[in-house]
Amino acid sequence: MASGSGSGSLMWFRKGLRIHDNPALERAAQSTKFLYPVFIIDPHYMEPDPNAFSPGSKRAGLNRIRFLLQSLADLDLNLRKLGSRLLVLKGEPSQVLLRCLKEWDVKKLCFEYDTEPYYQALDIKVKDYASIAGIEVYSPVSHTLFNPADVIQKNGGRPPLSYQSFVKLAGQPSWASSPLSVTISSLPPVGDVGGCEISEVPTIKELGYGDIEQEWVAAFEKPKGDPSSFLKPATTTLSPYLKFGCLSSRYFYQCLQDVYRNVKRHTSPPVSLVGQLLWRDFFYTVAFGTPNFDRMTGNRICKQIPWNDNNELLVAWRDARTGYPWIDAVMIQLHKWGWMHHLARHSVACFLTRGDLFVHWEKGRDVFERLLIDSDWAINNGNWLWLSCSSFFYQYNRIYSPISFGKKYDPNGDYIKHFLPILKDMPKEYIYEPWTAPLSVQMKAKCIIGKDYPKPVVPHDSASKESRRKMAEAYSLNQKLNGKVSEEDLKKLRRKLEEDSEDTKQES
DNA sequence: CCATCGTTGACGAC
DNA sequence: GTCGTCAACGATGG
Repeated sequence: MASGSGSGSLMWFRKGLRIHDNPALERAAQSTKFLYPVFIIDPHYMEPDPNAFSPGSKRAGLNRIRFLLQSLADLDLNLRKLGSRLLVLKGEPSQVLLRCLKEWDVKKLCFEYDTEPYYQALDIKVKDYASIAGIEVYSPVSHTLFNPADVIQKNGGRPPLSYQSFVKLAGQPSWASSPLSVTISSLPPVGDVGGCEISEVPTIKELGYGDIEQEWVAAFEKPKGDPSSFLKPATTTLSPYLKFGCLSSRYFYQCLQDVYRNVKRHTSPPVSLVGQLLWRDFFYTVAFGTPNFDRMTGNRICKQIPWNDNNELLVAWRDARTGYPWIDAVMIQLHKWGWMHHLARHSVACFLTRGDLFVHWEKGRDVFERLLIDSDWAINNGNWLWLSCSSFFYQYNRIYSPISFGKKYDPNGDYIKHFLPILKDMPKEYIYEPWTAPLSVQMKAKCIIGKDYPKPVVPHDSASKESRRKMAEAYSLNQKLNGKVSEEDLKKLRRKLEEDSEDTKQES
């Protein structure tokens, strides 16, 4: 097929899985005979990996894969209502897309701009090919309220590093005064697909998750009884829809503004719902403007801290065997639901890193990235930087207690009993610290600590004290070296910290 | 240089 | 429930 002279458009869906407020789709549908709406399934992301620590693919847990498939099915349905459909293809995305562009009659390629490094690299390849082939490319920013590049430019080339300065800099969204285009009445027909293999949106079974899926359906439990606020989500739970762009953050923003206009008393940023959208944009902006944002090394906004590499502690945390019921219950909710309350996430992230275990935040980030339905590259990394006091937030003396924090919200421990049924008969005075229960109580509750449920992996009092000390040392080293801490400097500090702790042991 | 402030810590005194 | 204390950080803005 002659390139560049074609009469069709290709709409490439990645995030932005929606038909409302979708400028790329709108442009793709304009003055064209044919429209090819494409989604490419990357096997690395979707196909079963038997070696992974939880059911799912190499990169994503089953809960998120399921959510993505449901979103795709919904998108397909909406496209069909408009006289089109979703063309699902499988393979390495850039290869598959280039093949489509070569084989099909395409003169215009449209896709939503994406600030993540993965897509930045992918999109360069695709744009390079398109420019050689004479294919017009339209790639608008529509995933966030603001264009991160604009905000960075306004700040002289560096992203703002505090929420407040971000908000001041960002101002009002450029589209705030005019209504967004949220309806499409019809779409052009799909053109000839030639030899490219097209499939329907697969079911989770078709991807090879048949057995697990049966288990999931059989085990599905709707929250019931007298749930604490952690069981019955006290938040909107819209995060996964925003992550995949099933819901436009801009449209959501406009809807919220409408509500605020009609309601006298309402909350305000940063704690209001609009505030949450602004936080999302803040993290997208910093992430886009910070090289190596997802690593400690080579990340200019990240404190260099001598985290340990203790796999046993990491696995105990990951697999909900820390011996702290509150921490373990949250981690079980993560495995089962792929979602936890925001503050529950804080609590377990602090525990793994600067609070108790002193394990590298990148390790915890990996676990969340895999298991959360709503895991979003910029926001997940931003929050791990935050909670580990590596960036944005630096008050490392403020440590969440694995005992008191949950108790404050749920004194009876209903949340723990729900996710850790082994503790369901433990009296409430011991439910957050079952190792302190007298043996007779443990026997009566049919839960012997150390046998039926683990003892604490570390004692919180001394472990958190030790962590504070390490953080103070690391901070002072960062200050002394003006942030330029080398691998070697960290090694030395690790040695020093070990020696110091040996001394303390000998003294006591 | 300095003052202010930061979405969400724990604990104890009142 | 609201305060101060703990110990004291860094980004920002003057």
